[in-house]
Amino acid sequence: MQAKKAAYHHGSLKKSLLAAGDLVLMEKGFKGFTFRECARRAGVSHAAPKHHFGDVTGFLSALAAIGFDRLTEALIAGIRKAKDLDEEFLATTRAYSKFAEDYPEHFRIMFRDDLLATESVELGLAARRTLTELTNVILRQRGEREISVGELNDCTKAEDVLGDIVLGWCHIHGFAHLKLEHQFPVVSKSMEKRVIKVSSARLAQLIRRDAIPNLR
Amino acid sequence: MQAKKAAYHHGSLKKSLLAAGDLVLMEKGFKGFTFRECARRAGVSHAAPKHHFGDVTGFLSALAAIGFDRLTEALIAGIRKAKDLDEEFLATTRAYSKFAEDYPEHFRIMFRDDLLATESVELGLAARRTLTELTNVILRQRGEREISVGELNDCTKAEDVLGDIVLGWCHIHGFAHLKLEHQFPVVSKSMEKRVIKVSSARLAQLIRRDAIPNLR
DNA sequence: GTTTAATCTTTACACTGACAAGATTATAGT
DNA sequence: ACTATAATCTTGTCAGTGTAAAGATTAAAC
Repeated sequence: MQAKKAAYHHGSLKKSLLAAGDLVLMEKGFKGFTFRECARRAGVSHAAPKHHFGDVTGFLSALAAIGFDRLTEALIAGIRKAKDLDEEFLATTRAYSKFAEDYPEHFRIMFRDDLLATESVELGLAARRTLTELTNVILRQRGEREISVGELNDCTKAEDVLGDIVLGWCHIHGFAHLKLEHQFPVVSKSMEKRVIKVSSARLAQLIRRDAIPNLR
Repeated sequence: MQAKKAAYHHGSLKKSLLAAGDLVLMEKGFKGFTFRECARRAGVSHAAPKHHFGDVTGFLSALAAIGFDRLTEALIAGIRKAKDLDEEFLATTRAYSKFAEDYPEHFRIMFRDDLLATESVELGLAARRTLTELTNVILRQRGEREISVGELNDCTKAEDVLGDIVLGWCHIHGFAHLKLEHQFPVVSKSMEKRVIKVSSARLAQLIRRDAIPNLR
């Protein structure tokens, strides 16, 4: 009889709830995502989650943090596969966008300031880890020194460096978001691939300053 | 006695409901936005909206269409104020971003494929009007012929043109979205303004091909 | 002038998040 | 070892939600 007895104290409820929430988010989406449904899947009463996450905002924040962790991993994996700087930028864009496709509901809540507990330190840290990875992609393109998570908030970089970071990130994020929400006019798959390749390559050129002599 | 009697038939309920929904969205946000609350504001029973919008998805779609219309107007107004091509691209970015700030809740639902009725023709048209405006910004930057709303789906443009359109739109949208959801590390207002100016100007340079001789 | 269709209300139901109060068990202090 | 305390989970309750069905009222069509 190794089956768990229905103990009054679950033992690792927080973890179980997160796993349940993760599943619900993927299976039923944001619309079907409810506090009670997650509690049911974890096999506890509907009020149990409150003790661990407070309200639904806190719960979503924890799940969003998981999303950022996964995104960070996906970025690192994508970057690792790239052979040179040229490939790396495109690989980053693709990894970011693929994450949005693989985890659309996570992606949606990750970038919803109004639904999250912005004071959550674990969420903040997870988001900063992702941003650090992206920042370093740009810095490598420019041949500059990479930064660690701790240095992110310092912002001691020059304006044009920050400009490039914003430029690169906006492009990567904007593409992923618009694609996820089906905002692009419908074109063929191959066409789409070529187009994103072109736009990504050109942007990388710009960031690497391969061919921009007269930047004022 | 010109006060409207409580007529059984409202007369222009659809319009009233849209106005109410518009207000609720701005005042209470997405979280406080409910079918019933909008019905209350319009002074009708809670089931009245169903006849005009079906379910909440249809209602949100109509409001999203209003959002796109406003965005289109904001873009046109911003473009009109710009004196040259250099200013125009930055002005477009700013107008787009300002719209997201002014109507954050509209912006959020506008880009939520899962919450909207994608088959809504009025929503599709409104979105295409916005996209046409953005596309023409890029085409002007490149000195190419502008297009009308009807030509959007044709996609007879060359790959590099499409690449530039994607490039520009992703940047503009990504910036607005990330800024709205407070994803950028906190920096000073003036710093932020300079950074976006730099990044925007450089991107415009790229799109105008001012300084990209070796584009393969 | 009658029939028909559209519009709006009433009623009902299953579901939700939050709260409060109670049950159970782990933990800490002595 | 024993008790007090805190943490964890349950039960019950409440107002509020979206959707559906059936009825009331009025506009429109014929």
